[in-house]
Formats: sequence, C-alpha cells, structure tokens
Amino acid sequence: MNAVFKALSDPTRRHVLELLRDRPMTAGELADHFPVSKPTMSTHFAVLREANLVDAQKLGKTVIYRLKLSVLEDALLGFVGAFSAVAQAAKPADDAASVANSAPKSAGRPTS
Amino acid sequence: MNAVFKALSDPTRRHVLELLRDRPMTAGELADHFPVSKPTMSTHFAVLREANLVDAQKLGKTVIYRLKLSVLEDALLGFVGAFSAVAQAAKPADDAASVANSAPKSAGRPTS
DNA sequence: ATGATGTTTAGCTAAACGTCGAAATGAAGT
DNA sequence: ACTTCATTTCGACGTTTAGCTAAACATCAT
Repeated sequence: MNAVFKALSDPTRRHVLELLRDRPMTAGELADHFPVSKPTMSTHFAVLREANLVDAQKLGKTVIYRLKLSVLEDALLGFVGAFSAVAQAAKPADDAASVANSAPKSAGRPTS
Repeated sequence: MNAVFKALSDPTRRHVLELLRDRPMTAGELADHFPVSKPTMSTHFAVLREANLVDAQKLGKTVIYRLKLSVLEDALLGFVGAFSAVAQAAKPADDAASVANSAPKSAGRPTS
C-alpha cells in the first residue's frame, strides 16, 4: 500500500493513470503527452508497475499499459474507508457490479 | 490536491492520521507513538497542516491536532471517483448536509 | 539485416525529503 | 524575573527522487 501512495505522490504518474482511465495506451503514446524523456517516462511506468497500478502487456513491438482499477480502488477506498463510514459504503467488497475482473485483493506484495 | 498525496506518501504521516481518527491528540502525545525525534515529528505535522489534512489548535502550552476528515475524503474520493462510479457514489458531494462547512473546495479538475 | 519500440544502465545535476541535535519561542507556574 | 515544559525553527547531513544525455540491449516487423 505504501507503494501505491508513493506512486500517487507524483503528478506525472497521476496524470498517466488519468489517461489510462479512458483507454489502454502504449508506452510511446503515453510518453507523447509529457515533456520528459523516454527513460524518465520509463521509470515512471516502472513505479506504477511496482505499485501494481497498471498492467503492462507486450503486444508486438509495443507495450500496452492498462489501468488496474481494482487496485487503485482497493488502496484508496480501503484507506479512506478506515476513517469514514461514507467511504466504507463505497467499498463493495463483494459487489459483482464493481468490475468484471478477478480482483487480486490480497494477492500481492506486503507493500514494504 | 498535490499536497494531500504528497502528505499521504509517507507512512509516518498516514499513521498520524490514523491515530487522529479516534480522537484529537497533542503533538507530544502523537510523537510518543513514533521512534523519531520531536523536531522530525514537527515537520511531519507541518506537512499535514499544509495539506490541510489536520487542524492545529493551540491550547495553553500544548497544540492539539485534529483530523479534517472532509478534506481527506474530498481528495481521495474525488480522485478515485474520477475513475470509478462506485467511488463516485460514496462522495455525497455538496449536499445540503455539508452546507455548514465553509470550505469552497471547487471539486473539479484533478489535472495535476 | 534494418528500423522501430520500449527498457535498461551509466553517470550526472539539482532539488526535495527525512532525520538529527541544538537553539529559539511561547505559555504557565513558581 | 526565572524556570520549566511543549513545540517549533534552525542549520546540517545523508538519502532519495526527478530529470537529463548517451549508449546499450531486447524484441519484433518488414
């Protein structure tokens, strides 16, 4: 969870996630939106990958990045949910309408 | 909003907020929960103040810190809400219930 | 093989961060 | 006024982070 907040603490990375909200995009396509070098973008991608916030799928000669909404929701709603009942109500836990993926709830890293 | 995510990117500060969730506490009382020096804690408090996540009230020779739940909710739910409808449902927005609050939070653009 | 698309490494600068001890501030209490 | 307690401010230090260029590397398409 620490990794998620760390990843979210940078405006560029948050913006990447917002771009990914609409549709999956390739690394180059994403990089075109920012005035930084490709190595720099690549490290940003790596941080997002390590936080498990995006999924990188290599397709041909491009890499497609895809937002992992459930992880974002889990971390942020989970955190706010510990504070407010309002937010707790927004964390469906086992609501089928949430997302169609097999949510890797507690699958991953201990978040350092 | 950047300040909020920046403040949240540190585990110590997140832990401070969690302690404040239960009850307001003085600076020293909070500091006793962490194995760092008081000056260090003081800077953490300053970051939280700048992010508007806590309220500092000076009472006598102590300072009482108080969680500003609405700001936390607004930032985090607002951000997640831009991604998921589920989270959006948890954000009561500017309903009549929150009119008493004088915070003009201009909910809109999360664009960094 | 060549070219395009990322990623990685190396080496660097500059800024930000967390941390500290020591000093300064502010409010009581004596 | 002086002391004491609580907290913040002030340098200083080492680490981390974001950024760059340049080059190397892997993979795939043509």
